[in-house]
Amino acid sequence: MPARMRRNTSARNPRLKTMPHIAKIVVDLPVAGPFDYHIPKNLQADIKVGSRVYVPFHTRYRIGCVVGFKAKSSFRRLKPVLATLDAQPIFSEETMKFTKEFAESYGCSWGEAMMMTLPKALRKKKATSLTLGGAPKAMAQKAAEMIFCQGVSGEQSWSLIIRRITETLNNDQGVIVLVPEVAMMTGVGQVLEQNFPKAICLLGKETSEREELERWQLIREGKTRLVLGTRSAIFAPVMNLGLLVICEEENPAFKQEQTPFYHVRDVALMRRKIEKAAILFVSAAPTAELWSLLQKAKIKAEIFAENNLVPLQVIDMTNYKLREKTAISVPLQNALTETLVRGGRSLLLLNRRGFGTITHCSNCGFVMTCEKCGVNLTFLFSRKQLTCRLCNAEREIPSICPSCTKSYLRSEGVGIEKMESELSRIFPQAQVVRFDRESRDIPKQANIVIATQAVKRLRDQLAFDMIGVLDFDAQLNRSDFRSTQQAFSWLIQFRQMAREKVFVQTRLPDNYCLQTAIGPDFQRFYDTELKFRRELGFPPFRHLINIGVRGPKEELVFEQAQVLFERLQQAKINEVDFAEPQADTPAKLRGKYRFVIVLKGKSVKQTLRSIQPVLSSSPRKSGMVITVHVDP
DNA sequence: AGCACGCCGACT
DNA sequence: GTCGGCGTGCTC
Repeated sequence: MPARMRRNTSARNPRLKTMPHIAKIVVDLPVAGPFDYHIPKNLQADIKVGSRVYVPFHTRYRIGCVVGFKAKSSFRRLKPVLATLDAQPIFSEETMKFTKEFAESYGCSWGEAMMMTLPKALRKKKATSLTLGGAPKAMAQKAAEMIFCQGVSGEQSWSLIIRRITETLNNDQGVIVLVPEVAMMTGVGQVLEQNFPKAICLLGKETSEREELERWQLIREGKTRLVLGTRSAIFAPVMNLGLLVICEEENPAFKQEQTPFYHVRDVALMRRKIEKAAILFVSAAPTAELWSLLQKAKIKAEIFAENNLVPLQVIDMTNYKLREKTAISVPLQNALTETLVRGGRSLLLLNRRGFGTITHCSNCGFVMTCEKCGVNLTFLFSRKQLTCRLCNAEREIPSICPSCTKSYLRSEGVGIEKMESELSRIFPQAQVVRFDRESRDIPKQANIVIATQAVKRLRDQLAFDMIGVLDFDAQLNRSDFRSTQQAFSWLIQFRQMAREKVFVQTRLPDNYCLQTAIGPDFQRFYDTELKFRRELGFPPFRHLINIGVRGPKEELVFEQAQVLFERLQQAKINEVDFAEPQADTPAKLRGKYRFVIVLKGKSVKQTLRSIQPVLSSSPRKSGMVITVHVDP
């Protein structure tokens, strides 16, 4: 046998697994790996795949994770592993597989993905003494089904959720329940605590790093098998995962808006594939992406509470001559009066905070804008201040125009503060209150509540006799391919908050979103929506990958984007469409100008694989940040 | 990401 | 001459 072949066979020799000399290690940096390290004799017995280790890296020391072993490295001089940090491998085999899949699907490094599953304390050089149980018991594996439960907080939905959790726990498997926001954890937590008093562990409300670590350890050691949390709880190291419950699947909060920009639904699907866990999606009106899975018969549907929705009345605003387009139409005013007379409570929705949305000089036309984001500042009457809706920066309102100094500044455009005062004028006998993201609750004596979408927080706590949507078109017209589905979902959700009727003011009464919401005809809405998505090449049919470039100097950012674009063109990537760099929305945020190159491809992984060499080989000017955003 | 190396301008 | 600005490249 030739020597070369003999070496090959010996490299595959399983005995080497017990006597490794070189470890393949990934680190928490946006760099491709793994990196080869020499294993000193004293660590050879200890070090395993999945071990968290301390290694010298470049000029510093870092935390890494062992992802494999090899007998020979092409690097001449290897640095040594300095220490293993835990008594046992901290990453389970499943976590390693799942994070690899995550990294390939979102364009981050394997190391970065792995570190995301750790509490903050363990991303640093902190040793633990984990006492993991033996290998997880092999058990009769149920098919990892996916169930869609339509209906939100109804009795039937809850009994289904509780039943599935009970079955899973009885089967000695773990459960993760995900809610979109912290505000929802209290209510859901109470129900779960009543039913599973000992088992539960809450994530996302930790007060300290220490507490976060303690809870994480309880889960990792298998002492807690039921986890409730927000978005990042999808990474909880639940042992022998049997069920994932995703409440309010359509909520945009399930999408992380910072790199690595993951969506909980898609991460859950990855874990399902690898850990063979069932998924239960709960939603009144899900995303089109989920409905599409439902159509492919990949998901079993349980439809509850669809037929007891209150009537929806569309008010065609083109029939009314109004000074302000968000003002209240005659039918809506009548309905408000009627509800008021009967002592009922109404909710009006207007998704704009503050008093005025534009503050300008009537003499020279100067408009107050945020220097860091470039958008008009919103005037908050309650604080007598201007605020930026994007970066929340606040500033005083100048007494005279800073540009021409000849006139005062005036605020125009309607926000809920303005509506509040207008409503008090129209209904002097009513108690009018306002609700936005800064509000806590609604006073008992309120007759009319004027609110932004933040009022959805209170959905489980209170109902209104009548609900009026003032600016439906603003929601429908957002330049985002998901805006129609979001508008549809909102209408369904708000109807669940109403006891008698929902009114929608619009200038687009024939839009399919409204027309199908009246029924409601879910099938027809999603059929139409998915037809458009297919025609326009949007998810779930094709996938978008945004390459974002941002930096402090507009010309330089554009130049950088142009360079990237040209290099992508030269790379001649098959089956991927891309357009020239364009201004991102917003074009400027927190002092950084933003451009984006939008790519469209059939396969995310394949597209990422083709663009990554281009990105890493392109010169990056200083101060420039380049991000990859899958399915924005 | 984060750091060192290196190549050009303003200064003792 | 040399101190230091940032553009460039590398991390086993």
